[in-house]
Amino acid sequence: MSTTRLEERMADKRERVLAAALRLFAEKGFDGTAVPEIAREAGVGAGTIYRYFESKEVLVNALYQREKLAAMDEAMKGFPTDVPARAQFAHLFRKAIDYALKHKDSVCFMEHHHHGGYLDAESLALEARTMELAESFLRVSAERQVTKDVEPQVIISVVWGGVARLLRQVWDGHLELTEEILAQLENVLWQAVRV
Amino acid sequence: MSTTRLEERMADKRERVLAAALRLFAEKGFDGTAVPEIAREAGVGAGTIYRYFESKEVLVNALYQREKLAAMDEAMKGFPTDVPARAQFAHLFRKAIDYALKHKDSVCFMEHHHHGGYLDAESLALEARTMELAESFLRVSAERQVTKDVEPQVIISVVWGGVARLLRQVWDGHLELTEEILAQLENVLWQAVRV
DNA sequence: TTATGTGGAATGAATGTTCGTTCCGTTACT
DNA sequence: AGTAACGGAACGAACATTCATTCCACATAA
Repeated sequence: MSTTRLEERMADKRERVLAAALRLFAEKGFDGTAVPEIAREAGVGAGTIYRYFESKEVLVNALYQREKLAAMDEAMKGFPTDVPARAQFAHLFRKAIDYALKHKDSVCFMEHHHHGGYLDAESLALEARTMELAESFLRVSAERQVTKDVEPQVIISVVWGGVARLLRQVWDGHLELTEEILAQLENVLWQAVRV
Repeated sequence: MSTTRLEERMADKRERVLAAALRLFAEKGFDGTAVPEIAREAGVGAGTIYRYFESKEVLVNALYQREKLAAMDEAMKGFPTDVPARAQFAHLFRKAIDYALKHKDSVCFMEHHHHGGYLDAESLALEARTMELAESFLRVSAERQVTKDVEPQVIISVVWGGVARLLRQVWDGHLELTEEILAQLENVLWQAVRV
């Protein structure tokens, strides 16, 4: 075996710090969360965090990139190419909802922190790369006349903006998420997207 | 006259504090903004703020309610009742965009602070009242078969979520706002809303 | 097997800084 | 002159970060 017991223990500790930071940043934001609070939530000493991340800002960027990449991975996985466009849309929509419900803290964190002034160049570049990917996909769809021939950013804003806002209503306790509401949202968004 | 020169000066000072807080909260969030920083931006002493607001939390709630009420006022003003539904939608859409562009800080602030744990009961009640108003309007529209017969919250999430997200792309410098893009967004959203 | 030495991980009290808030001498108005 | 607003120094609390120390897994020796 290539990983010693010590290396495992350290990897686990690093993971606990990231998990604790994700939970707290999602709930209270970056500036609203104290480093010693993250340490307490992770069950480690305050100083230990600095063995793994040289500053709070490095920590939040590591977390942002990790969560963003995980979400992108999940979005790509198992995309059906040989079904009608409507079914592809349904697949992506349901996948996104499933992921958001299963990774609420991750989605809250990434939504909250979209505006933060503490993201470094690498995090911002990753963000840009995600957008470019979605844009080029939509450009192809528009050429095939399955989605409206408008700027991809318009479609992306409406679809993910609508999903994110509805989820926020749910998570704030202002709306109960039923299958009927999901079906309504999926249909409304498809009407927005289709030619 | 009922207002003395002193009262005018004080009202102006209060206003300067609110304006400075709005600019800074919009840019850096509540926890990311220090009270002495607000004082400097407003051109007043740090202590002076506490003559007008008993705490930072009281200040942010006063600001939130002021901006929310101003936006609601603007939304209601001059709504055309005797034109087709499509024209009513266009009116609301253009009004919202105009308002957002003219009051960027206000919109950023309210978007940022939707999740904050520092809003008091009154602020949250105002938020709820806004939603109820929009919901009842959409219920009537659905009955008249001009908008889709789905939960109003679904429509609201898609429309305002889409607008807010596109504006963020613009304000983050990732998109230039042209009349063409606005027309595309208006059309896409109308397709989502209409029966 | 047991005892012991050792390097690096882990710690949490200590540090300097910055925060929200208060206090008080000064200024400005009546 | 008297009253109230004002600015900004001052305060304790809380912050991000550091560092002297402790702890522990493992290697070596008996």
